Amino acid sequence: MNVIKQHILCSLNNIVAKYLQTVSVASNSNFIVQTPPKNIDADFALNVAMLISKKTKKPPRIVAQELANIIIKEIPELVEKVETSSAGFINLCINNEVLYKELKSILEEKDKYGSLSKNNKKRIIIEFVSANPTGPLHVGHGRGAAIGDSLARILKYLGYSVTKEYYLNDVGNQMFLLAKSTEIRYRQLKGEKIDLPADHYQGSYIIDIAKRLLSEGRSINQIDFKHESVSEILKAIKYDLEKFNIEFDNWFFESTLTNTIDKNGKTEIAKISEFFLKKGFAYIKDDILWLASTKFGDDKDRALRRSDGRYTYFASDIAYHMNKFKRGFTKLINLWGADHHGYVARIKACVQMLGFKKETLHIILYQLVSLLRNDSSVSMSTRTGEFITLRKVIDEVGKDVCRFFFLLRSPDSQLKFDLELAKKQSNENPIFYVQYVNARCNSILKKSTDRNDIMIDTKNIDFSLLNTKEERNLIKQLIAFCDTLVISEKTMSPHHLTTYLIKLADVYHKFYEKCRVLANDSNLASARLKLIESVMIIIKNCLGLLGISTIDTM
RNA sequence: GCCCUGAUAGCUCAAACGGAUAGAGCAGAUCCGUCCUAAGGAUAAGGUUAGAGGUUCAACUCCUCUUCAGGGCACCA
Repeated sequence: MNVIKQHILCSLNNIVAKYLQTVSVASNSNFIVQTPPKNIDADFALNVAMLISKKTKKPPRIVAQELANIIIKEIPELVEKVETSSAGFINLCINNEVLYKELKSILEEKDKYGSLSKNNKKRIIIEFVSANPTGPLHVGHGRGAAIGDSLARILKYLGYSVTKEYYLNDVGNQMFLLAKSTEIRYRQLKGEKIDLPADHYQGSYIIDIAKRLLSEGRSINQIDFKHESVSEILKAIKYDLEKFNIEFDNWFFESTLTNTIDKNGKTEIAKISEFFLKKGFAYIKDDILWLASTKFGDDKDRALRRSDGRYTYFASDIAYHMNKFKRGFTKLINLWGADHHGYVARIKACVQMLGFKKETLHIILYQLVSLLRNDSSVSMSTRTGEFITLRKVIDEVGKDVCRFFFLLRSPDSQLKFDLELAKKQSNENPIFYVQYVNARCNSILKKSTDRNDIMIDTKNIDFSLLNTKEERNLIKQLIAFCDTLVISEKTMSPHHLTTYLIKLADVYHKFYEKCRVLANDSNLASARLKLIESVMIIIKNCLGLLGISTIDTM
């Protein structure tokens, strides 16, 4: 949260507590500091009077007025003017000096502004993408990738220790199918007359792998089709993610759970199953080991071990989550596509069975992406292998535009991604509206070097010259960056930052129109250049958290 | 049938914790060019927040029901 708001909240808490004592009422209320609507000429608004009026047995208007009188007396260094509305809102005008002081902080702290020092209390692991290594990443994965990566950046910026992890399902039936698919393609290339069954992987990338294997001239029984296919596909996935500016701290292979055994010859999965059985969270029926997940809110009980003795994927997923806890993480964040929502209840049930609070696991579901080209939808069918890969989209519209589009909307809403719109380098494309700010700033900065009367040292700058409405709004918007970070964390969504940037651009362009930066007056020009500098700092920080680079010229 | 998400301006979408007259962008209208990038700005116009109830001083926000849309309901992963 920005320091000014924090300061107000803190002072107000004291003032309200004292006030309630004078009217002999104990306890406190959770009031908020918010931005008043446009038509009201104030910087911050308080709803506290409405909340405590019942306790004080006075109408909100009166309470507001009484509090307002105290505020102006108690914190004049912060608040310049207080007004109350008939409904009971208290509207505060902030002393300009406070704003200038904050502006100086931006200039001093630069890429640290708004960040918090490292706090090791919460160790977060954020798991995202985790697409099966059976084919290339598609646009849907791209959305999860962008959201997960940005969120990780934001949380890191806010001082948390964050680990980004990709969970790889490299065992099971799908791996068998993948290996088989490559093998069949290989045999086909060799001239054998066999068909690829419909439930096998149909994508052309399989043929490419088979072609490579063939060109290497090894005989068929020398080839480990599974290993060859997975490693090749994995290489492609890593390449795509790198292109998308995403780097994982850790790649976790499911096989480490199924293959690692202790001295008694037991896997982690088996041990957890036994633990559940002992605890009464699991039971055997018809030779199947069932998890009684209904005990913790799931719709039905789930199979952990099949009648043939093999464990299910779900069982290893439980072991995987346990493994995260064992590694010392205290907060687990998972990003899942909305098609996995049915999974939420059962995995949360497991977390509780393992002895952790269900809140320690936070699952973010993001809705699906539909790709458009000129308003008509681009078909995406995974079965036939004809889907739009993430790489194609990145190549077509660029990494930055792609990330911005994915981060423009809340994960809850379905995303319509229009390829043609994203490609347009015009005002129709919101990212350029934002990038244009930086370009304009940059251009002014360059031009300013022609002048020798500009003061560089912040100490010599007279910030009080920044006193127009436009300049004040711009400074306020810059400071609001801190609030946006807090909201993004609270709601676990980076899209607030894109919205913030668009608003910042709006305020900036208005300022640009009204205030000539390189004014004749040296003092004014120097002060405004400092303002420009801080705009560039904030934009860079903000875009950085979204994983997007700034553009200096358009 | 059950479960999860949505439904906000013509279109794409915002609006953390319930707060004042629900905001942007695009499209459409009218205007702004000696001067830091017009990929900009200004002025209007555009809304019964899907519908109906309820809780509250206050509801896009919380609760109930209905309608519509997307998705999910395996001894798959």
